[in-house]
Amino acid sequence: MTELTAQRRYAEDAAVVLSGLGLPPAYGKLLGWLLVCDPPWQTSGQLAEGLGLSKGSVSTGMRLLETSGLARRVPVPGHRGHAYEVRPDAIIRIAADATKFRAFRELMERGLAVVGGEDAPGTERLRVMRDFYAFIEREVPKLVERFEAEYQGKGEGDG
Amino acid sequence: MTELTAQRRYAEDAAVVLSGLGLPPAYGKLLGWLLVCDPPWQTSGQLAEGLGLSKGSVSTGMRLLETSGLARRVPVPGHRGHAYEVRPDAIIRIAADATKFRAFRELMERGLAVVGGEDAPGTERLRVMRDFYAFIEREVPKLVERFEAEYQGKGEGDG
DNA sequence: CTCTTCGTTCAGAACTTATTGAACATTTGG
DNA sequence: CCAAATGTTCAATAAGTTCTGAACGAAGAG
Repeated sequence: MTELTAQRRYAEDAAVVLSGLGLPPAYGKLLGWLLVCDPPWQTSGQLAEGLGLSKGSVSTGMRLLETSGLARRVPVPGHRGHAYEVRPDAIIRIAADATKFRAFRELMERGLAVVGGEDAPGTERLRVMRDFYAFIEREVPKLVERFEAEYQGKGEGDG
Repeated sequence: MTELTAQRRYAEDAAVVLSGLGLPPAYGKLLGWLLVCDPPWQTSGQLAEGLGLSKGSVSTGMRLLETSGLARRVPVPGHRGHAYEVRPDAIIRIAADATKFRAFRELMERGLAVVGGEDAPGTERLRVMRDFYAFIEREVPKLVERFEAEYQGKGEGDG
């Protein structure tokens, strides 16, 4: 029971970190495992067995990872179904998505409307936040582009 | 029962958005209310009554908002205890804290160790993520500084 | 066309987390 | 000091979420 492989332990640790963001543990376990497994692609059966999860949990969790752009399906030659792997550009896709910030900026804009508009007294807290989120929303895509550009310059390897 | 003030409705909406980040609803309600209430400072009693929360929930929730740097206590002249208000620079404090990214970068570094180091085959997924988080960790504080600089130039008002 | 394998769905069980409310502590005015 | 008001803590409860497992569906091999 305490005999877990290093990969399995890593998956559990990843689950803890991801849970901190409000994501389901199974999601974090799957992602962690897929980050360190060998080979880098795994079938549902391998994931279920390796992580001690039910087929159902793997199915649900992997769909979540797929729709959020972190994993993708890859065909497996001598195998009935498919396998999953982490997308090499996963993090870029996630980071460049400014939707999260838009939700906040809109919340602040609605707040300003509630308190009686831009020029109502005592609205600094809302204006600062609104302006900050607008700034972030604008700048984050640029930041990601800069990373990509700099990273090309260095060495992009396999995958 | 469906007769909620605009402020109260806003608090509920804020709770929905913040819940999406994995935070407790009460936390989001308190923050939303404090963003639009008049006056901008509120006692525990006012918060409890205004939001329909117990004293306990207000106490726990406000401590969380305090420790995360979003709210602070302010003295109230003709009143026994204290009141709370949103810090005008709240969002800056939160954003400039690069701790969240460090947790991820460290997770990726541990992953590289698990798979056998930097140069092991099939580790691009981990290296890209590690480098990306390191980049973000480095650049986000700069970004926040730029915002502050530009914002000074414009007009900072009350608060 | 049938059989087998693999994947998905979903109702219910198991678990986790948030909230309450009452007891306890703290502060301040008298 | 005492009394009154306010704030905090925490065990129990309520609410919500995740996970499982069995039934169902799909797709390829023979």
